Amino acid sequence: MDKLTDYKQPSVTVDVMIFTIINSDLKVLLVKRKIPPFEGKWAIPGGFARIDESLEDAAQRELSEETNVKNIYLEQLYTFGEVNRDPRGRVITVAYFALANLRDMQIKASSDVSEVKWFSMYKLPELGFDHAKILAYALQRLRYKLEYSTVCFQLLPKKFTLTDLQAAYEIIFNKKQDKRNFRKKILSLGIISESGRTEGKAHRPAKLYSFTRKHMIMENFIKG
Amino acid sequence: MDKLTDYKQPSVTVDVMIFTIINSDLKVLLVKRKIPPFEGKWAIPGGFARIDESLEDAAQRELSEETNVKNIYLEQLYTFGEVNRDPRGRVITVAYFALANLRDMQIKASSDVSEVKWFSMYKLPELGFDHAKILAYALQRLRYKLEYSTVCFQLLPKKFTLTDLQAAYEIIFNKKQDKRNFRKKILSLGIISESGRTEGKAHRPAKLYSFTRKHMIMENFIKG
DNA sequence: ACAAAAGTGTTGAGAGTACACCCATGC
DNA sequence: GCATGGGTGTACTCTCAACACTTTTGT
Repeated sequence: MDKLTDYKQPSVTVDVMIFTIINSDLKVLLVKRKIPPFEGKWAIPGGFARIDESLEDAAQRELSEETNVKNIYLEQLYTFGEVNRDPRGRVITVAYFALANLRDMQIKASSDVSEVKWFSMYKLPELGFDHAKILAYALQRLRYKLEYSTVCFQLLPKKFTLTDLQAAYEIIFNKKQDKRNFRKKILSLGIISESGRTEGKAHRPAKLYSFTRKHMIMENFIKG
Repeated sequence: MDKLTDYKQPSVTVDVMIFTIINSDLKVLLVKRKIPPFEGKWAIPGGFARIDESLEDAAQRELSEETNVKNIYLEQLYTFGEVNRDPRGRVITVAYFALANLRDMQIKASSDVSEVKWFSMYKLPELGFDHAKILAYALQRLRYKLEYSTVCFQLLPKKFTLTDLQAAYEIIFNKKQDKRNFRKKILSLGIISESGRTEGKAHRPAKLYSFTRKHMIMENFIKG
């Protein structure tokens, strides 16, 4: 077990799920494959990990190749290591997920895919590989994280109204929240502060808020 | 990016941390390396993932090779993918952790290690690779899991007293608990039931409990 | 009878939940 | 002045934390 060449090695890919909210719906970015296997099927964007870059870097690279988004909140989800996941051979996939707000994103299709498109997490197309399972797991984890952390702000622009924030939670959990209780709780956390007002709508203008700096820096025990 | 041979591939190992409680202390099983790199240094047991077995199977195999323990609660912790983790070359490590009670375990040293030994998590030796970081992360995750799940029973024999259970929590969190509150909370969860009494001690005998069957089957969303 | 661990309830504080109306603006 | 979404408070319930003495056994 001590020489790197003693055994035939599995291949390693990274897949990156990018979530965002568009039109009051939780969306994930998928690509249409141009080459076998699963040619013409939709799949999670990803690619092989290179030998000279960390997994996190590989994930950031894949993300930026597909979307131009850089330095986004990126979390390792799980490593999928079943034997028959990929018809080409033994492939281990390290799955990452990212949260983004649409304003930052300019989507482009890379050379290996014919199309890039946002899909509702609640209306997914038929997917290649075991990607349906990976997405289901990611949704579970996303919900779980939102219960005990503040990652939600990644889905919103820098300044947002409390109604926007509540809508984001409702979309992800697919469940209505009480307006007064939601506001009471969020404000009591002390993680957002006022920064202006909306304008130009045919109703009372809303206060704008932004997350305070220290809460934008995600704790990441692993890094370094 | 679509041929498995397009890029030079990183190697993949699985490392398995086995935790248990011995003498009122949280212990982890480490091995002393017999060959470079880090010859003579202590490290987390592990080895290369074979091409014909899943990562979970590889972890179970490594675990059983070192300890004879089979079919234990095994959870994927994290995948460590930095570039310079291993002086031999590019190695990605998928870390797993397991909880065990000592009665099940017969430790043996495999051919690649000169010694196998339990270490207190609070008094670790100098470790090879980035294994100190991996252990620190595992401890954090172990504590975290115990707050919202019932994995703790894996550290105990089938029948145990509430005092035993409380002691396990106190050791892992390194913090005293209130006896009445602890019992109230555990019993209210409805996950354990009485099954006998202790005997032969010079004090009042304690009730024995065991976890109910459905709570011994860990939910594992990923499998399958 | 005494040493040693087992077992047992109450109270107060804080968090979560349910619930309905007035406010500010644009048109 | 009316339509639209923004904004606000109270009462009840439940959970969590603090806290000390009695019981049962072996020796």
